[in-house]
Amino acid sequence: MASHGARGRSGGRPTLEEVAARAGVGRGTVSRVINGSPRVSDATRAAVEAAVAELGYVPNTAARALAANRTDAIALVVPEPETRFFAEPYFSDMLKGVGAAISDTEMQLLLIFAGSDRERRRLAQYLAAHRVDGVLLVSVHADDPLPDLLAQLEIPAVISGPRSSAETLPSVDSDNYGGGRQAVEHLLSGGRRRIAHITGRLDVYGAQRRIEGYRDALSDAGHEADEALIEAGDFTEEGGRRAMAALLERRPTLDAVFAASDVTAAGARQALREAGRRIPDDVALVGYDDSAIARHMDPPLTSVRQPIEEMGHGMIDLLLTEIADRRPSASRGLERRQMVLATELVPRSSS
Amino acid sequence: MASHGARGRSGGRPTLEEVAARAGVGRGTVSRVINGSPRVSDATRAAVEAAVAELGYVPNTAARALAANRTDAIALVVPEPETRFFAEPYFSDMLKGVGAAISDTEMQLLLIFAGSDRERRRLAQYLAAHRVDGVLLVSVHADDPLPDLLAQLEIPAVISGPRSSAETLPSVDSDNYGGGRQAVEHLLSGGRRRIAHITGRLDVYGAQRRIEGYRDALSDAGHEADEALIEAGDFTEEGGRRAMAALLERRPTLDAVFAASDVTAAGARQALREAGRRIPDDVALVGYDDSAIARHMDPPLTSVRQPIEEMGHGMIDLLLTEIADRRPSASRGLERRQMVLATELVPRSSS
DNA sequence: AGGTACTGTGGGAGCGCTCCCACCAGTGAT
DNA sequence: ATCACTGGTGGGAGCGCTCCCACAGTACCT
Repeated sequence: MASHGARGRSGGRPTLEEVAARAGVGRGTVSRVINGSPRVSDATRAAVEAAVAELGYVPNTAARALAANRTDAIALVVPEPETRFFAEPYFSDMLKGVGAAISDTEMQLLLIFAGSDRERRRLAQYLAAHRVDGVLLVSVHADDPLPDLLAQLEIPAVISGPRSSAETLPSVDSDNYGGGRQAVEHLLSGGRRRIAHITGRLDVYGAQRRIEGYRDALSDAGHEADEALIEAGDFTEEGGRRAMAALLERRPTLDAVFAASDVTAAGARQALREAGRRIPDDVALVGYDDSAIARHMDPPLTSVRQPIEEMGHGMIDLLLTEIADRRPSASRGLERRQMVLATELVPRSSS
Repeated sequence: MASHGARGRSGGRPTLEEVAARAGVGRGTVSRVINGSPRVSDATRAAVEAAVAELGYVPNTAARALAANRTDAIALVVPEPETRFFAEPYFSDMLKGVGAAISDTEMQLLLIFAGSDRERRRLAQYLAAHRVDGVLLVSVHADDPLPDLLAQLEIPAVISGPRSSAETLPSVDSDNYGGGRQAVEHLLSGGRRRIAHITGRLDVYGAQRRIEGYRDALSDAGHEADEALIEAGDFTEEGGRRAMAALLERRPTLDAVFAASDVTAAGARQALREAGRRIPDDVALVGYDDSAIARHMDPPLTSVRQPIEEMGHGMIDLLLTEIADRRPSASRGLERRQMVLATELVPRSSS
């Protein structure tokens, strides 16, 4: 039975204790070195680091998690089926930003889909077990119970796209109001005067803000508001087509359209074609998101770009702050828990 | 200082011990119930389950991991940059299969990209810390050091697409040999006689197997081998174009082409067009993968489908077996550690 | 009556860390 | 010399589990 001695050198990973013995110091000191505490003399630190290298010591995460009551992991929760996640570049861009930001830290990122009821139950269980130190929430609907659950479990969370102007969670958003303004100002500067707007889903806060930007840009330029130039859409292609048709019926003389998303613009384009209007000659078209669709549309679509990757980065920053603030010590700073990033207009030939 | 009592009912999660007290049993018994041991009487089990429900007990994963030396997590390692992951449906299909299989278990799935050197170093650290019970490896190149690292750390792993016929790791693969045969047999049954093959990268085992399938199908049908009808490609579009051009030069009378991937077929199609050959009238074309490209090509491309989702499922099955086998107890069964799934020919108008 | 063999159960030991208190110099003020 | 401090250090206690040994109880042989 040779398998007896297996605990010795080979299989068993070295522990803090072994490193301490090797370096001729106490357990506490090794722990301090590992965790970068400044209260260690340079000589001791060097000795410990040498022992760590010789032994190939790697801290046991489970033991650390148990003793310190933290996991060093955060979850990116996507309340959508995986299919949508892969279909929409929004998510992959976001993941890219989040990934880049988190790779500067010791934290680990978990990707969790919560599209189906089953997955949501699993997630609830998962959160109840406190298996992450914090949560990143993307694409949350206004009536989602998830934020409440997180609050109740006292798990730090950051949301992308606040649910309302009274959002309680720390949030990162792009400047939807400014984006709306940019689109309209661009069209105005191109000589357009009868500018219509196809909105996004009205229960989405960002969509509301884009409408406000649209309105203010027009009135600031001295144009009287014409509510008949606004038609509700729902971010879908079909919704865009329908809204455009309605607008053409109601205000046949319109000379420009600002659509609340690129997909919506694609639908609008179709309706404009069917009505025999040329883009951009008869009607200029501006979308929102600067997605792949915008680049591949015929003609290529002018669009408002949101800095999604940077938003992902910002979410991590906010969340890490939030986590640090909740730990014992911490001045409990009530600073800026909202982050709003500027949008950018990307002009193409549709306007 | 009211924050004193915070340890009491509210903030602090209940522990095994508290559940035991509540149910009037010992700690060990509660543990047995939680872990589904059969050696508990029905009455006791019911009492414990009631206590668990009343207290809202959720096991502490860190403590369990520490005591039992397992994490209940497995990693899906993608040795590619995230960009490719999102671009290729192969990965999302795989993830879907893996996700479906794992949701039947208590295991957690981690998605880890290891495209850059930096990410690979992180991964090595991560594995050294034994933060997962097992690893799923997809799309591994022949000279990748990762499998060796895993072996050295004694971490169970399963690979998709063996690196050679002597693959040591448990593996899941589709029947590349059979797929090659299917393609050729389909073309033969369509009356084609001069069938060319554009291969994949020759250092990829699956590509070799497809060539063998191609050869055997031809010789079984009594056709003499013509090595000049085989041209090396590299799975890319440009490679396909180039190979097709070479084939047309060498064997202008060919009447069919079997390409080792849909992308390759797309390149071949281009070269055929340029040479004025009509598809399928002059030359029939068959691809491999049944990807979105195949469906959207003009004309739609006949292709060999690999059951990628099922492969993901199979990988989980193999890995869980592997993990179970390494635990104390376990009969250390040396059974089937390879899994080969059948391919399916999807006929479309290109042949 | 005394074995023998189970089933079900309680609880000690220990997993590898972090936290924190005690303690030991050394330093400068008194 | 005495009394603070302060930077540096060792090690006990304890995080919440699992594992396993010990033992009570019952049942079924000899």
